[in-house]
Order: sequence, then structure tokens, then C-alpha cells
Amino acid sequence: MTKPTIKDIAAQSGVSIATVSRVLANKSGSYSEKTAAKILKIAKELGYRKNSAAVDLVKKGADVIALIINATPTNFSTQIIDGIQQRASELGQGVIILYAGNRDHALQHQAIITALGRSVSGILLAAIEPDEEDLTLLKESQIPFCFVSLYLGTAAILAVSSDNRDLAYQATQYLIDQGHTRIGLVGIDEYHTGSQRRIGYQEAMTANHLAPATVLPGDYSYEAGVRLLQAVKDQGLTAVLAASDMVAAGILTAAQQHKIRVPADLSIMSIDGTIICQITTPALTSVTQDFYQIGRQSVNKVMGQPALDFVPVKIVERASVVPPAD
Amino acid sequence: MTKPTIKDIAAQSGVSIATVSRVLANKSGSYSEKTAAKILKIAKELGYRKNSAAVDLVKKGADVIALIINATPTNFSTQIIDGIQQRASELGQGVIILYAGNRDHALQHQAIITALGRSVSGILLAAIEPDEEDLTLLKESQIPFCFVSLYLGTAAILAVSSDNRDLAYQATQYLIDQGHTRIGLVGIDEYHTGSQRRIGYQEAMTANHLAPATVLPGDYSYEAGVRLLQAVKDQGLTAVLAASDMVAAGILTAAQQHKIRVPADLSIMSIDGTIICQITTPALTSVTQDFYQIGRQSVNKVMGQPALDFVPVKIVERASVVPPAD
DNA sequence: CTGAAAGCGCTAACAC
DNA sequence: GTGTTAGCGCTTTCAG
Repeated sequence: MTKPTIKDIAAQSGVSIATVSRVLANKSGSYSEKTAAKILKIAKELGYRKNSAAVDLVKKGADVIALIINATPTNFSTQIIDGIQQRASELGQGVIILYAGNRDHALQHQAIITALGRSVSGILLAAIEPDEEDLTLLKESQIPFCFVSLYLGTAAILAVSSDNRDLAYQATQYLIDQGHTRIGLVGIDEYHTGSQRRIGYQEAMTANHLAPATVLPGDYSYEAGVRLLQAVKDQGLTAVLAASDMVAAGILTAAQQHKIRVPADLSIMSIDGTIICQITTPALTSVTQDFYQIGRQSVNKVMGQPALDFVPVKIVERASVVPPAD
Repeated sequence: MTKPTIKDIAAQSGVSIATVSRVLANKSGSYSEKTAAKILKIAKELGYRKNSAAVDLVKKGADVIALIINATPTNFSTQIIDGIQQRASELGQGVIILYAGNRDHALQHQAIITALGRSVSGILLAAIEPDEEDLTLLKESQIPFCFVSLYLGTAAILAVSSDNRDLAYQATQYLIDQGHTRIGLVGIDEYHTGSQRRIGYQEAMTANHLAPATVLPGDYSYEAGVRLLQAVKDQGLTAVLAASDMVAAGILTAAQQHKIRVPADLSIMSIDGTIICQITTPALTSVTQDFYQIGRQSVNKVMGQPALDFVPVKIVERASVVPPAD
């Protein structure tokens, strides 16, 4: 048998499809208990399931938020997704996730187009660096969108993230307070998040009359961390602020292979604070971001509710930072 | 201005909506180059985007595969998703991901219902343990579904995974070959995957005349590993086969806190082989699963193409297993 | 090669 | 409370 429709239910229960629709849509007050019970019963028997394409078509828009996400943030994505899902559900919205590959521009663009085609009620872009084309597409679409864990530097575009400048400032200051002076910022990219962190780092260095600043660019990955250790050594740094837990883990592994003791010879401070920080030996001291909250706030924002722009971070002391040896 | 439709394009280009539809749907051969060019041009000017709800409705089904996933497999999900996305795209299918929370039965059920309502062309369930209700729903739906990284023990239900029995057998045998005799299987659950691994483990032990077998149940998490170390100690094991990289990491961390040296005092072999294995100190020797391939094959399977049921695993030697001290 | 017309399954006025 | 009816935006016969 083919997939049942409200028509089938109407036929079997002896009422019109309008009534069936009302009951199934829970338009309370506009139908009697009795008919409702009958209809629900038959619907269940038939294994009826609403065709959301039809609903979306007539309602002009789905009660769904699209979340576009890429491969990079694997570490923290779960928490962000949890926050988004939870808040969305409170607001009666479903969530579909579109995967944009690993910084793959074509896929990323494709994902945006898909979301637009489904006329979702909002689009969330997690850790996505948009290009001009993406932005144009989004803006023209008339549907609200919000960047998550990425701040484009302008209030004109909705976004929820940690305050990256402040985050880097705090972390750097922490390292300085421990007595370090030769501190590097390692593994950040050249885009928004990276530049913001770089600024915070540099401000902290300058404020403490420390120079020159050492920035080693990378792509937030474990491999970048491994690769960058050599430069860290060459620069004679005693402490590094790693762009992500993964970068920190990479630096750590590489350091161990080179017989550099962490933290005795090199202190590592990580940005993110995911479970990765607990897994390594030594455990990584970190500036921990509140990804769950970032997720929740981004839903608020994209749904037009009051929301934070920046979610506070906190420093969690573990075992990878100690004062320099001298 | 409101969202443009083919009607708008038709009006501006002076042709019928039928022709516009044909051009936009690429029904090659059924329109002239000239009209096509004109229509495409106008479509672009208007910023036209197809309404997929309308398409799905008339086509009775979307060219989309739904992937339902839960929080647990964070570690390996990226690879599975990559494989799925890639293969799906080759077959002209989009992918939407539905998040089922953390072994949350209500959410899981909800995700299945959502997928069915969208009349997707196939449903992939990654590391999802279905209950009876889920299975009934799926079977009645008439739409193909396939479990990913989970084998329900029957060929009647589509599934692609590693051969868990074999995987555990190989791993256990490897430990035995290193000279271990007091080996435990740690952190597995009581469901399908867990039981299959348990059987493989037990068969290997028995085949080598080793007994009794020690199985310490858990939920594949880091925390389970931490918690279970005590039991590992109490049982006087010299080697453990951890149910996942996370469990292995947990055991490792806890061991280090208890001054148990790994691998000198305790060898740890991990199941999965994600990047986690490289991050820890020592790096974790593992039975590595080919998640990317599992993803690809599952798409083949759910799309009715020839596909593997079981994807081969391989043992990757790192630094967490050595012969016992004695 | 193109147009007219009939829906896909559902919701939302508008009557009764 | 419930039925009738007109579409939502698109694809697809069937003519021409």
C-alpha cells in the first residue's frame, strides 16, 4: 500500500480533509474531542505521517533551523550542536545539519544554497569563513542568518562567539603573570578569528612592554602544531598560546619527540578547553570557551530573541603551564 | 520583493512556466539553446532559487539521504560523514544530518520521524541502537534504511560496519602474541557491538586456552575508562583491549595518576584508531577501523548498489603495547 | 521545441 | 464544529 494521506484518513473517518488537517495540526478549539479521537486513531492505524514538503510549501517556510558546519571543529561541535538543538527545540524549531566539508568552498556554497532552497526559518553557520559570494547570497535571501563561533567584526552581521580579542589577551596575560616573557601565538589563521586573537595577544604583550611578538600561522590542526614546534624552538620561546586544543596537542607530541619537556622547558596554553585537554600528558591548561552557551545564544539571535554577542570564557588551570625555568 | 518563482521568470522571458521548468530541471533536448540561455539569464538576475518543498511534493521524495547520528561517536563521525557525503554526491544525493542527542531515545525517535516526513531517499543510522519501536517505524516506512557502524546480527536489516567479532579476535590475538595472558576487554556495552566484540575476544582467549575472560562493561566514554582502571588493577591484568579510543585514553590518564606505567606495567590496545591515538603519551596501539569506507559503503547499500557488509580493519602499532614484564 | 492543464498533500480563508 | 474551495511552486502528461 502507498503512503497514506489526509485524504485516506478523511475517507475512513467520514469527515472532510479540512477537519483531519485541523486535528493533525492541533488547532485546538476548532474540533470536537470525539472526532479528534477517531481521526487520531485511524491515523495511527494507517501509520500516517505528515508530508512536510506539502506543509512547507503551503506554509511557505519550515520550522527548521539549518546548521552549516565544517569538519575542522570536530572537537567542540558536539557541545555547540547540543546547545543549538536544545534551544531550538524549546522554540519549536527542528534542526538539520548540513556538512560543508573541510573548508571546501564549493561544498560550503552548496550547503548555503540547499538551506535557502528549503526555506528554513534561520541559518546558523558554525566556524564558517564566508566569502563574498556566500555573504551576498545570504543577505539577498531575506532569511535570517547568524555566524556561530566566528565574529566578522561588524554588528551588521549577526554572530555569537567568544570575544577572541579578550580571550587572547587574558590567556597571554596569564602566561605573563606566570613569569613568561618569550611567548608565541601558534597555529592561528589569517582570517577573522585569527586576527582578533592576534590583536588581543599583541595588546597584552605591548601592555606589558614585551616585544617582539611572535606569531606562527597555521590552520588550527594537530598537524600544524606538530609542524610548528621547530619554529617555536628556533624562536627560543618559553611559552606558547596554541590556537586550539588540537594545535596544543600537536606541539606537545612533537615536543616530547624532541625531548623538550612540557611544562618544564615549554609551557603550553591551549584555546578551547575540550576533553582533549584532559587526555594529553600533561593535561593542558586552557582558556575554555562555553560552546554550549554559544550554541544556545546563536539560536536566540537568529530567531530574533535577545541574545549575547559574546559568551564569556574562563581560564582552567591544568598541568601544562608553569613559570619559566630561567 | 518577494521570493521569485518560475512564474516570474516565465513572465519576464515571455515563455510558459513549463518551459522554464524544463530548462531549470535540465531536461536536455526538450528546449532550444536560445530560450535556455534567456531563461537562465533572467533566473540569475532575479536571484531565483528552486523551492525544494514544491519539487519534493510533486516528485514524491527528495534526492536526499538523511543521516541520523548521535553524540557518542564524535571522535570518528567526521570520517564517516566525509565518506557518506562524498559517495552520496557522486550518486546525485544531498545529505542532511539529524542529530539524535546522546543516546536519547526520544530524540532518536524524533529524528527518524523527521526523516520519514521528509520522504528522503534513504536513511542512514550511524552508531544508533534502535529499539523495537524505531525498527517498526523504519520497516513500515517503505524507505530504505541502513545501519552504519552497527551490525544487528541479521542480514535482514541493512548494515555496514567492521566485523566486530573478528576485530576483537584479531586484537586479542595480537595481545596474546605479545605474550600477555591476563587480558581484559574494557568499556563495552551490552548491545550489539559490545556483544559481538565480547564474543571475538572470548573466542580468542579460549582458542589460546586462556581463562577466565575479564569483561568490564562501560559506555565507550573517557569517563568509563577512568572509572574502570580500578577494576583493571584489582583483576591484575597486564593488558587491556579498550572499547574505544576514548576509553583507552581514560584508562591511560587514570593509570598515570595511579603511578601505573603504560606500557611497562599495563599494555593498552585501543579500538577505533582515530587521531586520539596520536595525541596521548604514549601513543595508542589500535585496531583501526576504516570509517571513511564504512560511510561510502553504507551509501551504496542504502541506494541499492553493491556494497560490502563488513569493512576490513587493520592493526596499527604505536607505543602502548609491549610484552608483559614478568 | 513549447504551451495548457492537472495535480502532488496540505492549510487557510470562507461559508454553513 | 465542519465542509468547500482555492491555491502554495513545481513537474509532467498530452497536444500541437
